[in-house]
Amino acid sequence: MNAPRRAPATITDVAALAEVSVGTASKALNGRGQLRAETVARVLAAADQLGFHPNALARGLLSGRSFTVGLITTDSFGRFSIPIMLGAEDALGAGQISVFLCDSRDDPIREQHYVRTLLARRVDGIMVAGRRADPRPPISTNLPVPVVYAMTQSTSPTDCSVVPDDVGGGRLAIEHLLATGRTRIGHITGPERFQAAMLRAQGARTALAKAGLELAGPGALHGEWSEEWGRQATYILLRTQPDTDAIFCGSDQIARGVADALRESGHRVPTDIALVGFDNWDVHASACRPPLTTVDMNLTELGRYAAEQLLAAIDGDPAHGPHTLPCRLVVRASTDLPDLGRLRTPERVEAADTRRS
Amino acid sequence: MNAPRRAPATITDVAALAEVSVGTASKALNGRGQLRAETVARVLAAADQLGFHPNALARGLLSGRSFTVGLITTDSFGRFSIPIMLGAEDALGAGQISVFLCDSRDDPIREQHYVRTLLARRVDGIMVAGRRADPRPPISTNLPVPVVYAMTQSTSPTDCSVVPDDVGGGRLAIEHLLATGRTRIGHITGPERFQAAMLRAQGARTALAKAGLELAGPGALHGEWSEEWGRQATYILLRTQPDTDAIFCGSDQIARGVADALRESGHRVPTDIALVGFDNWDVHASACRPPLTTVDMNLTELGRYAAEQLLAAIDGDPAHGPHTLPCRLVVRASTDLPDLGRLRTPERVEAADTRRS
DNA sequence: TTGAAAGCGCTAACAT
DNA sequence: ATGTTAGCGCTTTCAA
Repeated sequence: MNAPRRAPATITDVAALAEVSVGTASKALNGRGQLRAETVARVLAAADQLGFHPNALARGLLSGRSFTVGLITTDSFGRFSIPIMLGAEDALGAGQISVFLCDSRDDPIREQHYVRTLLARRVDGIMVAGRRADPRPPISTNLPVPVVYAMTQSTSPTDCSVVPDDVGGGRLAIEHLLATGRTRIGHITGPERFQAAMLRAQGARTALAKAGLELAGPGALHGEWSEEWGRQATYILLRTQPDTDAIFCGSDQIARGVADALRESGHRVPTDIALVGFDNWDVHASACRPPLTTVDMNLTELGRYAAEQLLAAIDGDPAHGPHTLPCRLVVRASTDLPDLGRLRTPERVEAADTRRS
Repeated sequence: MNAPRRAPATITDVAALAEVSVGTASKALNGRGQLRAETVARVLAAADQLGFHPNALARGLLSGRSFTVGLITTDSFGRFSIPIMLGAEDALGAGQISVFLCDSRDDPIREQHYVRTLLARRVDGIMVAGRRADPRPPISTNLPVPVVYAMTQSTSPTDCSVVPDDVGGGRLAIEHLLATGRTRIGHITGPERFQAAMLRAQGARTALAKAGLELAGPGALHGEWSEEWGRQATYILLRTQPDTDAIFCGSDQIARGVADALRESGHRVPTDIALVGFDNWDVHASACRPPLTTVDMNLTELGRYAAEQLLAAIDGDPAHGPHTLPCRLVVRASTDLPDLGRLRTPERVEAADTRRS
């Protein structure tokens, strides 16, 4: 690396080589104004020869737009941020926008630091990606650029945020289990202080109620988001409700623990007990024995959508308030196919549902 | 969101409010030149009142340095990129440098596109983060800015790259098993086409040879990087070498499969057979039954180190060639403590080793 | 101790 | 059809 570092070519260099003025060179390079084709060609050739790329800093200074946005992630590029970032970067990159990466680690001091830095860099907008806990205070009030929250939500009700439809996800899972003939369905999930856990349970209850049913056993079993809890809870559930024929879990990790506990206690999945997870975290859902039917929050799509909202806001058309994006059921071997399954590819059926606000 | 978007305050505004010239304002804000204390205070007050932050674009235009770097990740923020990005962002952020995020998805077209974009934005340097497969072609030759490769390696031998010491990691694992009295040690790992698999096996063999031993059974068992392969290979290994007393695995996923297979075939870990993984991927290593002793590649540290190399290169002090960073053994319940363990905290002993080039 | 002016690279009026 | 000029926001001589 490190060839002798010569300064990048400027438009002045190009103009000189093409023997035109900088104004003419600018027009030729940007296809503006009325120029002789031959002149345009000469300028373009010169630019090419010099490897000219217009200085984005100069452009930004002049236009007042930098074509950059800041992406502040609060959870250190964790499990949830990553697909969101992926989708966001994808959507923004398509719009020729570069993304500044900021990892706030949930530290308000760092966050404020980043906000200041980003504003100094004259970003056109800011995206905040989180981990969908409870609503959080806005990064700042009265910012000169639009802000969109993805997989997290500002307490300020007019802020634009995009979150997955956890209620709908819970409903999807239960509807699938009902469609495959299960009726005694238990629910094992994460701590009650997680909004997501509560919303998913709520969705599950709603779907059951519509069929005149309730959660089997002691109702929703709340514990850690861990395999260990999944195993423990399985024994608790089966003790109270031995005839359980399906378990819906609040995460794939929990579901994996449940699958292990079921296998080790002699229950067959899905023959005896069907199993549905949540997250479609590949490393768990696929490695599970059997592979896990699970709810996918479409996080990449969510990131993309949030980015599009941000672009719209930058273009002067801001959206307000929370937006909810639908989840999707990914059917694998831990549940039977629903009756309509015969009409589809047997290995893998995906059903999209829930509304989009 | 979206308060009426007023343009950010400029230094001209500050100067006007403080009733000085822009030149004076600049000096006051940057602590340069000889100014009356009272003047400085007035300017600072004005800046504060206006919420002034200097326009980084203008600064960059003038100074020729943007205080930004590009981070091109080739594997979509996967398992390995993430901690690397974390460390890199950390080290760079400390140097007041902002990071442009680019996800090339291993697509050379996208990669070239990003390189051009980054150069247009006048980044001060570029970091390429990968997934440590075989060496890859350089992103571009004769770039006007320094480039550092992290967890991936350029085929050009003078390019600066930072990779983990896979050989040393394999050695660490075996030395730990030997120290705990194991001698019939098998090795189950990933495909032979992965350099990492070969290097780790090589390290293992070296450490064994030093003790006059060899890998137990048919030698290194190569297969997929999956739990499934771990389970299969366990049965293969135990059939050929029933008295195996330890298994070193090329990844935590494989090790987890091994742990399951051992438990299900009635072998106790670590009493009968000790188990060491590789990666310290928390979601596997901790969830494993029992929790997994494993080799940590210190990827965050690696990212940080690579970023420091990049900063040095930007400051005119470039390093060349490959740099190897040591791995670290994290001891958990799947192995016994070595004899010196009595001297340390019993729950968790960490040993650092292997050289640093 | 402060101010005036030039210029970083680029674009967009305005001249020619 | 092309050239000239002003200016985006800032720093840095140089002059006062």
